[in-house]
Amino acid sequence: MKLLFDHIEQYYPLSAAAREALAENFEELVLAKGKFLITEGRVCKQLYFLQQGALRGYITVDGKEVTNWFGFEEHFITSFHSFITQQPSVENIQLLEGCILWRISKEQLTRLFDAHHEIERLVRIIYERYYIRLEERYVNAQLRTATERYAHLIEETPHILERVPLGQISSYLGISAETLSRIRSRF
Amino acid sequence: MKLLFDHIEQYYPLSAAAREALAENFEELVLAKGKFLITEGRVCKQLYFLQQGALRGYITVDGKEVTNWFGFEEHFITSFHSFITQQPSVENIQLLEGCILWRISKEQLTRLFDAHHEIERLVRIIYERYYIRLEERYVNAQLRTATERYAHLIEETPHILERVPLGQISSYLGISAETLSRIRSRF
DNA sequence: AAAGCTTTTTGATAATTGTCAAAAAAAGGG
DNA sequence: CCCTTTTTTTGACAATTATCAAAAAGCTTT
Repeated sequence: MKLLFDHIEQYYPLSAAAREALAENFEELVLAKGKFLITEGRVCKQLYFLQQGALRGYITVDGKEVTNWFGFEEHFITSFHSFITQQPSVENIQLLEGCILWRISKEQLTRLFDAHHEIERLVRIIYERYYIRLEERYVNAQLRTATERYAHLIEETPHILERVPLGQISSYLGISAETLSRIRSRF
Repeated sequence: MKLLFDHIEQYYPLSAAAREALAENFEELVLAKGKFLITEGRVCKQLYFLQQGALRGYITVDGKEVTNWFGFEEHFITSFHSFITQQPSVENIQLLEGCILWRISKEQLTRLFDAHHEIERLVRIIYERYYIRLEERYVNAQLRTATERYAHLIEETPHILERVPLGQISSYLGISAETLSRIRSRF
């Protein structure tokens, strides 16, 4: 739980009262590799903070899995579309390793927004940051070649190769497994 | 200004007091085609609401302009990265037509957040919605072929062809102008 | 260590898209 | 309305990536 508050601190420093309220509403969760936080068709009612481990979000297209993102330690995780709209998720979130997580439900979070303006501010700021990160990823995907995107991913997430199978990395990069293999073979 | 409040209403209904506070802080702005809301290198201090007209955001890469987004009536517009971080913008926002806009500065908005919890909530909700829209665009860009992306754009924004030159549309789609021309020639 | 399964690599070929150059079409200015 | 400039289209060719098929390498389980 300390890690969660350290992480939050980076965005917006909360008062002791707000921290306490959060602490009362977050629940620890330990899950094994391969488990799912959310599967498509179900409504995602939880926001997660990933304390330790790795996971990925993917969608199913023509029977194939397309990985949209990877999540590693110290990030907030959810199926954002489903969590925000409370409509069935199109996305699956699967653990790539055993994970330690903290979770809070949308109802609890909404109550905290009413009770503590500063918690809503914190979340507003987190959305701002997540928005511009997504924007960067979007520009990166559109502008760079597959080779550059791969190099960028390795640079940004050096240990990803040890934690994620190549087939998932290739679908994240928007290329076939064969193409990724060939890119890697010529460094 | 009515349009602005109608738009806001879709996200979160404000009290009369909050609406009044917003009305006092938004300023009308009428600009001619070709003008810029923000140019790269400058810090973006304003959030805009586009009441009428069309504009685009683009970055410069190797001397070429790459259009990242188009903005049409009834959307909030800014160089989000710069507005959020208050660092120099990498993005240019240029008017494709004469526009009617409303603007509010980051300082004013921040003051309103302190004074009216519900205004911060409104903005939090707007960020949520903008986040998932960006997510959709990202998945769309990664998953669809250029032809499908073009068809999708036309379907989503039918009048775009009359309002935006093809060269800008092609760079938005992440393809060359020649490729777009060939896609269009075979419907 | 062998068998069975999954993941990754390699080869051959096809489809898609980019680049360069030039022509055609459209838009803008006097 | 003509001239200039910009935008769009067309052609030829090269580069990139996808697809299909099969081999190789890596894991797991027995």
